[in-house]
Amino acid sequence: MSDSNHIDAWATYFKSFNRIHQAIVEEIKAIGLPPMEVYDVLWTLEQAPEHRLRFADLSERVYLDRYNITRLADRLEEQGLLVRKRCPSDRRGVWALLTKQGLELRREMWKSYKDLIHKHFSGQLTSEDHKDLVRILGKVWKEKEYEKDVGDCGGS
Amino acid sequence: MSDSNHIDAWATYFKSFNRIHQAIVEEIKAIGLPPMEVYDVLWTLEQAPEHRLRFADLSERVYLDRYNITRLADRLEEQGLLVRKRCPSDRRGVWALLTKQGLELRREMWKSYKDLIHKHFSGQLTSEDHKDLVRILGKVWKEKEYEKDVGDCGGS
DNA sequence: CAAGATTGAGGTGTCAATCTTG
DNA sequence: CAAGATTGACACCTCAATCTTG
Repeated sequence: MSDSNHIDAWATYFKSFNRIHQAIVEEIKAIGLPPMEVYDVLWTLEQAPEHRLRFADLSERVYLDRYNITRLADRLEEQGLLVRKRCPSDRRGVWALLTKQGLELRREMWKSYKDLIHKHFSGQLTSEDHKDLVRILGKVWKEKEYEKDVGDCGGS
Repeated sequence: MSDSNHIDAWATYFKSFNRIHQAIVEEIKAIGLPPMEVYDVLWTLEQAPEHRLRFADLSERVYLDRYNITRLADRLEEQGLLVRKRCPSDRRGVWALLTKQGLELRREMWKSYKDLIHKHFSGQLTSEDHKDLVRILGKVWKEKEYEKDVGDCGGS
């Protein structure tokens, strides 16, 4: 196959993602929910053992712009969605600890998010399509495995 | 199939895109090339008839954040990559007109971009994968058709 | 008044420099 | 000195006015 097919695949991947992402973000804003970055952080913390991660680990796992998680955490802490706590055994590290409020907001957000995902993406595909997508995209990217137990203070 | 497959497909799509995008952006920065937003604008103009578009049309076609194309255009104009020109027959509109310098930069950028796309994406897929991707993603998103000839001053 | 583009104010992202702890 | 996080300065994005032209 010629080289142009490679480029077509990328172009389709790139353009489709951006358009779908734009559409979802727009609706999220219209509903009045916090943006995806917030969801990303809350969900990442919720999945972590004891709902907490050190900032270094958190920024590694987040799927959006990860530079300077400090600023984003400031805002989330102001809103009561997480709290900071110095790590007792290594006082250089700081935990971001999900609050009950943060957990509830994440669940609330999901109710809308899942509908939007279905509306703009999954709903237009068959089960075969879903499987094929996961198989193909799995070739270019594999989710990193994180240890579920990060011990007292984690460690990246 | 259970609902979780729909979500898996989205999660894979979302995460893979962000990771690949991050990786490419990182390398682009390391090389010292302008970011993708710039490429996007230059390429969009290059494809347009006479290498020019009104700002309203340009912002519609661009595949990244499109709010306030004015600011981005300011920077590109400072760098000599495009020039502004009032549209003679409708003086409300303004053309963004690609310069020779802008065209050359776009071509120069492509030399690196295509290698990065191959390295982080296309190169790890078969021709079948490419075809399947285009077919599947085509279901959730179709490229808008723009008239090639936008007349004297275009019109969105 | 509506459409097209710009401006100003404020929010957010980014990088380098800094502070603290190991 | 190295690792983890924060801060300050600056670039950039976003939204609501604003200005101009039809």
